[in-house]
Amino acid sequence: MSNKPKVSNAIIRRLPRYRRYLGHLQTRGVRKVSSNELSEMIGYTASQIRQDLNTFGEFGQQGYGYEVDKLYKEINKILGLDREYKTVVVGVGNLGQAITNYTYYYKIGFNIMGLFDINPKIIGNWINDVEVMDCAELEEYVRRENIDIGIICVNRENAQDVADKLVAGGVRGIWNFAPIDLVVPSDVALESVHLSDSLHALSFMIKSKSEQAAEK
Amino acid sequence: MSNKPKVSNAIIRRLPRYRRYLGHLQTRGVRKVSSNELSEMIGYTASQIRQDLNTFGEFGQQGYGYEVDKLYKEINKILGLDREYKTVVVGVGNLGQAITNYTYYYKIGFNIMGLFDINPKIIGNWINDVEVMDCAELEEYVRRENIDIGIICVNRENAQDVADKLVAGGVRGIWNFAPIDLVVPSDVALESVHLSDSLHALSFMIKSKSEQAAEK
DNA sequence: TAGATTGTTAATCGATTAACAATC
DNA sequence: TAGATTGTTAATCGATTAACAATC
Repeated sequence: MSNKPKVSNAIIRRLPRYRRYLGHLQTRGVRKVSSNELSEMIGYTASQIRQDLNTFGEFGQQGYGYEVDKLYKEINKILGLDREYKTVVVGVGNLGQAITNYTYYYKIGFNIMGLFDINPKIIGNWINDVEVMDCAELEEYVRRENIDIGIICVNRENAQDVADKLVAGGVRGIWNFAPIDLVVPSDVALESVHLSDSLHALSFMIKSKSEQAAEK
Repeated sequence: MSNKPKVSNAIIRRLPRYRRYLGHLQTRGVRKVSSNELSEMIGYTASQIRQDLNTFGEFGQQGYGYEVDKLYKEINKILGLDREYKTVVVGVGNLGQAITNYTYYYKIGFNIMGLFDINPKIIGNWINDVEVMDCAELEEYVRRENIDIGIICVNRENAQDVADKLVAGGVRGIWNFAPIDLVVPSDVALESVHLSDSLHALSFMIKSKSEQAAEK
């Protein structure tokens, strides 16, 4: 147990995809799947899939393949989806509300316990059975309720301050939607969704493709 | 011009970040910056920054560094942000509305021309001066109005169908928020934001960090 | 001119792919 | 048993980092 395998970021990004496709197989009632079949569906090489899975254990059976149900469960465990997380959403503007609804309806296992905002007009409102509270109470609430994850949907200017409060309150992970690179202690997990960056990457790809077309 | 440099995905993902930090420098009125200073801010090595930039041209000056204004403009040009894009949003639920508002207020250069939904209760509504139209009219509208980008905020089941219509209508890029890997022709750019995958990656990182802590 | 910093080549590192022995 | 497919080692490929000559 002392020797941690140090999982590369590339693998971490592929794991949820494996889970997604295994979920589809399960829904379709498929019992077994080989790395080759997975490869055709997902688009990674069979070699890579086997390599990735073996980072975490031996889940297959030689000459047979992988049991879909078993592998799905294993990947859930690897991803830490075999438990529940208490979350709060900070910043209940458009994006915050969308993320709240999204998480509320689709993300079983991630329970939104509290919503927070600084706008007095919003404080006191209820969204999906959860009350919007004052940001001033954030740190205290996170500590008292043992919140695991803070979801940041405030603007750039306030994001680091919110992150600091969440960390002080004891969260173990932050899901950040503000367009800024937050600084958090090394024992707190940070995942940022930079929508601007994503849109700009799309813009780059459009430009590249039209240049390619022009060359022909 | 016939020899395209084939920009790696890793570089594409770093470009918007360069842009972001150069924007900050510009706002602060900073005139020049060296690869070393950029390195300290952004976190990439100075070597990598110079390597990246030189994929696209020679933007610096030996012994001096980079002109902030000039570099910012160059990166905008590289990213294709020196023009305007006509976009439509398909699926005006929570997420669709959030993306619409987000793009409307913050993303100058990406103009939302039309909104589309299949829900009769929503069709006919107006959001930020844009009318919600029937999905049945999507393809025809995209063709007639010369739409560049389609933003997909519908559910998984309908996403590929919407993508097909957008492609048939002639879009050059798709920004996809549905949790599915869409199939589009190779001359259409595709950028997907998989929120679930992102949240699951966060979950993995939280688990990893707590295991690391337990080992000590 | 001397110092600084780029542009670029070469070295290193890590991730992906290929190959194959183990084995169900 | 024979065929299939994993687990795993070795080879390849690509991306990052280091080093330094060019030059402002």
